[in-house]
Amino acid sequence: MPGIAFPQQNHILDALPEAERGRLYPHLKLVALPLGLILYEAGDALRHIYFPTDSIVSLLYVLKDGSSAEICVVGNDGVIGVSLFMGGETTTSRAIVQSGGVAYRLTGRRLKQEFERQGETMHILLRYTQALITQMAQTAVCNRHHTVDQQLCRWLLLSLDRLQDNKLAMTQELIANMLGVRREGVTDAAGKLQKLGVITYRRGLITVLDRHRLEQLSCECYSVVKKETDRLLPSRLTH
Amino acid sequence: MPGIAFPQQNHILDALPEAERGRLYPHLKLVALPLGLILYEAGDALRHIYFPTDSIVSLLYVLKDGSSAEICVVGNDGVIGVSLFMGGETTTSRAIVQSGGVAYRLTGRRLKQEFERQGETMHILLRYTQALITQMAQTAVCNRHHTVDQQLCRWLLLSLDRLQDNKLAMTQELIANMLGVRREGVTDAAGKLQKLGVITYRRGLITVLDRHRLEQLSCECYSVVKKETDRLLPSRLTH
DNA sequence: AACCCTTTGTACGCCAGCGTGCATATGATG
DNA sequence: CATCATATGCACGCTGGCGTACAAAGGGTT
Repeated sequence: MPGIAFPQQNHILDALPEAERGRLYPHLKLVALPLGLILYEAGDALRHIYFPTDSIVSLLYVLKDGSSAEICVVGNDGVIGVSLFMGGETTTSRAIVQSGGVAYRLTGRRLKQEFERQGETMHILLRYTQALITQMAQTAVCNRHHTVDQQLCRWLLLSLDRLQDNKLAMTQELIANMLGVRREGVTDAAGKLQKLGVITYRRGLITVLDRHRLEQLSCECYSVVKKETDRLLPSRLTH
Repeated sequence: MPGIAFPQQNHILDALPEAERGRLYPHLKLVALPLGLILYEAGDALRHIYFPTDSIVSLLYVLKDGSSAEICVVGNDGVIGVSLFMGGETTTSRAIVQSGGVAYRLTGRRLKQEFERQGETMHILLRYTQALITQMAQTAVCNRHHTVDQQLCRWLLLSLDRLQDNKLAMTQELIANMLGVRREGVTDAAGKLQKLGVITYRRGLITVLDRHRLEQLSCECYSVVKKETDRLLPSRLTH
């Protein structure tokens, strides 16, 4: 990966104890995840597990009529492919790169080997999966009860937390697909936020100006998930 | 539990290999789960894990403003309290009995002991958790895209699958809480189904007359989850 | 500089579901 | 059998989001 001097590390990998990390690291391969890449399609047998560093991957469910909805978001806080160690080998959702970058990749076989040793790696992966479950549950509730305006705020915050700066390179069309709403709905909501001075944007690039305000305008769903995730996986980086 | 001669068994318990079942069975306690009982509140530390036989338990998320939404349903197909072995000890949702009956109960300590042996029990529990994840993901999508009419059908089917007969003892108010909609919305939807001859009901008792039709009227979410669950946990009972 | 595809803006009518308020029916209880 | 809490039915207007159609930028390419 030329040009990337210090890819932000992955929290799960960072949390592994010395010995287990030593066993895994030689087999990690840094791979590029360009925007829009589909890591796996619904029903595909998973071959690898991915640990994003500066990339963001969404789990997206696509209905038969083509409409879609995001189930959860994974960045440097997590792992793509939990069904490998959960035992399913497959999911009903698609994993698609929402923000380009890189990730560490491991073959399913190696991952399972380490998982079966039943060390700290297993427990960390399971706790992360629990955090993922929390996020999915909250997404279900959020979809039921909150407005597009609120959900956009929440979604921006989720992305922001997984990026290095305050700029998101994504079109409103893409966001609409993730939220499972019309593009026009996102345009309206984004317009309001811009008028309020919370964000500013132009053609595929959103800049967050006032993160604090964004949190106020978001529904409770964002902070609930964040708190629970921090509880389950206290980061060693943020002390 | 007097008066209950043959409680339908629990599929997870049934799927355990001889030896592991032998270790667990002496510690299982049959407990009554009356309608409305809260097994644990959001944030409570879980003390037991429950294996329902003829009861149904819902995981319900309650927002700060009091509105709620069901995250998933558990009956004789599953287990209440996965966060015990996932490592969280807690969830952000409430576990509430949606249909009264009985369940086998095990202390968290015993369950974890068995889980840590890393035998078939662990793998079955993890695969079940994967099925639960699928159900939650589908709930999120369903909440986003489908009508109350469709969701009621789906919900009735989910309940039906976990009961012995075709009668559901539940008020429209209760169903509304689960779906996260107004009671009137459920009244309308149920009225339509009754007019179509698919169900019939009176004061807290719904009888399903035409299950096949119910499946046709439901959104795809029901069958997607059912197929995936069957794949992950092929039942030994239905061969 | 001209071109053109993509992204964003705006405006319509439409409908599902909401909030509210109240009427009716049902069935358990005394 | 009369009572009464609970369950269900129904009718308002309101609004958020949808589907559709089209206009106006942006910005990369030639």
